[in-house]
Amino acid sequence: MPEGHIIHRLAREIRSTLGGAPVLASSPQGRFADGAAAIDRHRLVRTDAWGKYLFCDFGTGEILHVHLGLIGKFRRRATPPPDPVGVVRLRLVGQGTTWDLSGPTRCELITPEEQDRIVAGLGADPLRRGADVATMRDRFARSGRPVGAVLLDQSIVAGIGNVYRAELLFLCGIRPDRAAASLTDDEFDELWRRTVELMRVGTRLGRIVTTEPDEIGRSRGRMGDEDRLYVYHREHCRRCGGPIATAEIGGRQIWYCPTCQPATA
DNA sequence: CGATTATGATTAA
DNA sequence: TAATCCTAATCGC
Repeated sequence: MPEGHIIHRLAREIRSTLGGAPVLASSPQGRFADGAAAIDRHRLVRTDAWGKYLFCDFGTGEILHVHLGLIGKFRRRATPPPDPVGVVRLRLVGQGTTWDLSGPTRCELITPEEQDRIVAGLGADPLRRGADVATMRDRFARSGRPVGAVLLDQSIVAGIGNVYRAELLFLCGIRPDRAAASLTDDEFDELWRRTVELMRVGTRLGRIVTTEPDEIGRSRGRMGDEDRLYVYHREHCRRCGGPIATAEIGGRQIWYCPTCQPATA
């Protein structure tokens, strides 16, 4: 289940594993049969990730646009691939690697102009160089909404999802219901800095890890699933052990620590 | 075996 | 806000 780090990771992995030779494309499920046929036997020219949106250019004039949504997955297989497991919307068979796409909220061929329109509607992407942080700061300052809602608004900052927003606000000691406009410059700067830092870590690891190994008392070994996060979907705070509170903000459930995230700035 | 849930977003109301 | 879409794992009966 994907936030921006997974999409950026996929863009790189798909490019490095499929780039070069012609790709065999099919739609085992059948729902993307025409699109797959249009891609079939073409070479992958480039991939690009903007927030949670993935674009793959097969040099056909149209761009493959994939949005995984809440439940979509790209599963990596060896080539030749085994029979599809479950419902596979799109299968891309490369020389040594096959990618199976299931459950996307979007899988379509679009024009370059349509891609431009999607990208133009997205806010600063912490995983892209040259992200427009000044505009993002300005949108925060002008917003009348809680910071927890603004962090999920992809037109303001692109790529953060429900886990990162909860963990980032925890790390910054900010309650999710604070008005975005009430953040000081220093608070905003720290929020952005941590966002870039953590999402880069997530891209490298392929999963979201926000805790410091030192803090949880293990300096070696693979981190257990329960140790990766401070507050998200937890009952007790990973840092202080106190009870975690929940609220609905920005249309989604959020978890926060009333102790580590004080009510006032 | 049905209900529930999940790191998301769009459309309708 | 609520309904809707997409899939698979997990949970309760």
